[in-house]
Amino acid sequence: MAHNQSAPDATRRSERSRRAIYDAALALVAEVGYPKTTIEGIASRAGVGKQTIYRWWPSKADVLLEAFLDLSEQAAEEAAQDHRGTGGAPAGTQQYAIPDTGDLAADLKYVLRATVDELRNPAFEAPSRALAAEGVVNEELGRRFVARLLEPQLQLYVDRLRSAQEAGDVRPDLDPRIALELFVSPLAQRWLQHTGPVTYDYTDTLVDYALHGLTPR
Amino acid sequence: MAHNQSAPDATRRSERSRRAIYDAALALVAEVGYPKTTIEGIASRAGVGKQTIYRWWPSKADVLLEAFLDLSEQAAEEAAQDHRGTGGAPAGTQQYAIPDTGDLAADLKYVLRATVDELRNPAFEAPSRALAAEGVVNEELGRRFVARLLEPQLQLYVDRLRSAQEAGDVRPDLDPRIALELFVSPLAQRWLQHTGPVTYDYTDTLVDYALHGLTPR
Amino acid sequence: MAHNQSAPDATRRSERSRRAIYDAALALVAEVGYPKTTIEGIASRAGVGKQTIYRWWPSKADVLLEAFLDLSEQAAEEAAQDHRGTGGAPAGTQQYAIPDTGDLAADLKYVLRATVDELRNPAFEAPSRALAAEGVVNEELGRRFVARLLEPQLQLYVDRLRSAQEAGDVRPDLDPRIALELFVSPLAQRWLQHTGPVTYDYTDTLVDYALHGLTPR
Amino acid sequence: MAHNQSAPDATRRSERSRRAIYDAALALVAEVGYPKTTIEGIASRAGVGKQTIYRWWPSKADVLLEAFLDLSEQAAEEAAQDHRGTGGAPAGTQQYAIPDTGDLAADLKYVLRATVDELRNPAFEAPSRALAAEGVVNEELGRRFVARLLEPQLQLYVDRLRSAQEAGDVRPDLDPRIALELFVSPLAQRWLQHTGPVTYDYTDTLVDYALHGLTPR
DNA sequence: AGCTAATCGAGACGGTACGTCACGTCTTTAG
DNA sequence: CTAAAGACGTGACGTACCGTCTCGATTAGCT
Repeated sequence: MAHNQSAPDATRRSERSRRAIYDAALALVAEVGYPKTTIEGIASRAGVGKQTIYRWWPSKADVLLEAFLDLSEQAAEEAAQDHRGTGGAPAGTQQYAIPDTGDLAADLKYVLRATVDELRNPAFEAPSRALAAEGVVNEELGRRFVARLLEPQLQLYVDRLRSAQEAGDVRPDLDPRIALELFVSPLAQRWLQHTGPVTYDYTDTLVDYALHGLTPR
Repeated sequence: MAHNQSAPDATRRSERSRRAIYDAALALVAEVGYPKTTIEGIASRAGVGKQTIYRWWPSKADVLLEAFLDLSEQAAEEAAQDHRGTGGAPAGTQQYAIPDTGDLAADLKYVLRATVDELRNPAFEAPSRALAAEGVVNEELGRRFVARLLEPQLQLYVDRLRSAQEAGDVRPDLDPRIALELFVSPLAQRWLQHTGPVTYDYTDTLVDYALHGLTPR
Repeated sequence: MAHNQSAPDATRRSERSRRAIYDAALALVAEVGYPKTTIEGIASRAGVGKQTIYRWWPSKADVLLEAFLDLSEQAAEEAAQDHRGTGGAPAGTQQYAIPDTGDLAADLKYVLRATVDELRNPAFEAPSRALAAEGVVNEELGRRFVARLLEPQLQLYVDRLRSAQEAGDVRPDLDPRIALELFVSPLAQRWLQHTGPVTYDYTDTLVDYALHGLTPR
Repeated sequence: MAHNQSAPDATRRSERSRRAIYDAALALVAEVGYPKTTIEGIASRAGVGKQTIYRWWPSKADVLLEAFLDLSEQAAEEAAQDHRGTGGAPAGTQQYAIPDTGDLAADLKYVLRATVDELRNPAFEAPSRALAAEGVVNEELGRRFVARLLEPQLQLYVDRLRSAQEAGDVRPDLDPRIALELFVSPLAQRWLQHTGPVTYDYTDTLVDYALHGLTPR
C-alpha cells in the first residue's frame, strides 16, 4: 500500500541533527526570546539545513514543544538516576509523585515550592513561556502542550488528593481535578500573566486558603 | 523651538483614521488570527498609510491593546446607557461592581457566569487571547494588559470580598487579593490553556470549593 | 585491488539505466524545457537513483549531450537500414554524405532543405537548442558539442566543395571550411537567434547568393 | 480606470538603485559567469533589497538585457561625444553608420574588424554571450535581444548595401537583409559556437568570398 | 480667510525570514 | 554487492512584511 506523497522515512533520521536542533532551539529561545527565534537561526546554529527542520516539524512551535519535552524527559531521567530513592526534587525536574507524608498541607506546600523553583529556573522559563503563549493562541498546539506536559503533572495532584480523600483529610464529594486548580491555577496565572509575585509565602498561603476555604469555620 | 521628530502633534490627529485602524485591527485578529494580522494588512484594510500606524503606536500589540481597550470602553458605555440602574450584565461588558445581595456565593456565581459568557463571546475572544498570549512573552505589554484590563476587574472582587469580611461572611485575616484567585484563576487558566471546559457548572463549583475549602468541616 | 571511488567500473554499468536516463532527459527537455529539467527529475522519471546519474555524468548538460548523440546515432542507423543506398534523407537524420549529382547548387539546396526540416523537427529542436545555448556560455561543453555533432556535418560540405573544386565548379583558391559558412552560418544564426524565418526559399537564396557573390558579373 | 493589482509606480523609482543593479549585474556576469550570477548576488552587491529587483524585472535575464542595453547606450553616447565627426570606431561602441567611402569591400572589412574587436572586448563578451545563450532557449527574450540590439546593427548593413546597389556595386536584384548574412552570420556563429578563430583575416576573407561568390568568374 | 506646517494615503526602499526546490554527497536497505 | 531511495548540508528561489523614507494632497490651527 502506497504512503502519501511526502512522508519522510523516520528510520533514516539523523539523531545527531535532531539533538542539535533541540539544543539550538532551546538556547535561542532562552537567549533572544521566542519571536526572534527563527527557523533559519535554529538551522544555522544547529549546523543543519533548513529542510531538515521542515522535513520533521511543521512549525517553529512544534520544534520547541518537542525540544522542551525532550529536555524534560532528560532532566527526569537524570533526576531518577541521581536521586533514586532519595525523594529529592531538584528544580527543573518532573516529579514522579507528590510526597505522601500524611500531612496534606505540608506535602502540597512542598511540591508547590518546587514548582516555584522550576518556574524561576531560567533554562525552563523561556521555552515554557513561549510554548504557553503559543498555546494560548494556537489551540491545537495548546492541547498538545497541555496533554504532554501539564496534564501529567496535574494528575499527580489528583492522585495525592484521592489519597487524602481516602484518609479522610479531604471532603469525599470533591472532584479532585477541579479541587487542585484552587492552588495550582493561581500560581500558574501569576506566573503567566505577571499578576503578582511568585513566592514560597504565596504558595503556602494558597494551600492554606484552599484547604480551609474563605468562610469562617 | 524646533519640533522633535518623534513627537507627533496629537491635536492634529485624525480621529477617522484612529477609529478605522481599531476596527481593522479587531476585525483582522478575529478573522485571520493574531499572527497573520500584519501592520500592512491593518493599514490596507483601514485605508490608511502605514506611517499613520507607526506614528502613533510602537507595535502591533500596542495597536491591538488600545483597540481592545477602546472596544471595552465602548461596550461599557453602551451597557451603562442601556441598562442604567438595572444591574444587568450583558456579555462583553465590564462590570462596574459585583452585586452585593448579602449572599456572597450567589453574587460570585453570578458574576463568574457573566465572565464565562464574555470569554465565549467570539468578538472578545480573539483579541483578548492574542493580547494575553503576547503578554505571556512580552512582559512590558503584559503588565500594561494586566494593569489596564485585568486588575480593574479583579479589584471588584477585592471590594466584594472586603464587604463580605465586614459582614462576617469571610475570614477577616484573609488577603482578598489572594483569596479571589481561588475562583478567578482556575477559570482564567482553563480558558487560556484549554485545560478543561468552561461552564457555569464549573464556576459554580469553584465558588463552592473556594468558599468552604477542601477539608471536611 | 581496491576500488577507487571516482573510477566507476564501466563493465558493470547498467545498460537499462543508461537508456532510461537518456529517454527521460530527452523527454523532459522536450516537455518542460532545459532549465526546468533537473537531475532529480530525470532520475525520478527514469526510475533511477540520483547517484546513478552522478556516477556516470558530471553535469546535466553532459547527460543531455550524450542522450542527444545517442538519439542521433540511433536515427542515423535506422535511416541507414531503412534507406540503404536510396539517398533518401529523412528529417532528423544525419547525412553520411552530400549528394554529388554534378550540380553543386542543386545538391547544396537539397541538403540545406533537409537541414531546415531537421531544425523544425520538435524532437530535435528542444535538445539541440538547449545544448547549443549551453555551449554558448560553457566553452568546454560547446567545443564538445561542436566536435561531436556540428563539425562532422560541416566536413560533409568541405568534401562536397572540394569535389566541386576538382570539377572546376568552385574557385580553386577558396578555403572550403570558410566557404561553407556562407550558406550554413546564416541558416544557423536565423535558427539560433530567431533573426528571421527559416524556409526552403531562404536556403535556396543563400546558395544562389553564396555561389555567385553579391557583386554584378 | 484602475490599473492591475500590482503595477509599481515608476515615477518613484530609485535611479540610484537602478544604476547600482545594472552595474552589479554586469560585473557579476563578467566575474563569475551568467549561471552563477544570482538575483541575491546582484541585490547584495548593489546594496539593494531583492524585492527592488523583482519589482522592476521579471527575471535575471531581463535585468541583464536592460543592463546591457544601458551599457551600450552609454558607450554609444560617450563615443558620440568623444569622437564627434572623427569617424573613429572604438571597440565596444555601436556604430551609427557604416562608412561609405565608395569602396564597399574596404568599408565592410573595416566595420567587421571593429566587430571583431568588440566581440573580444571582455566587458561586452560575458553579458552578450549570456544574453545570446538565454535567447537561444527563451524565444521571448531572444526576440527582444534581437530587436533591441542585433537588428539595429544589421540595419546599418542593409543601408550600406542599398547604397552600393544604387552605385551599381551590388547586384540590384539582391535582398540586402539576406545578403548581409553572408558575412555577418559566419562571424556570429564562429563567435557563438566556437567553431573557429575570430580574426581580421577571417572577416576579410568572408567579405571577399561573399562579394565575389564561390564559383569562378 | 488665507498661510503654512502638520498629518494623511500611498508605496518604494533596504532588509530579514519565510517555506520550497534542487544541488551534489553520503548512508541505508531491499532485491 | 549493486543500485533505488532518499536524508543530509547548502544555497537560491520568489514572496510577505518589517520599519524607514519620501512623495504630493489634504487639512487644521494660527495669523
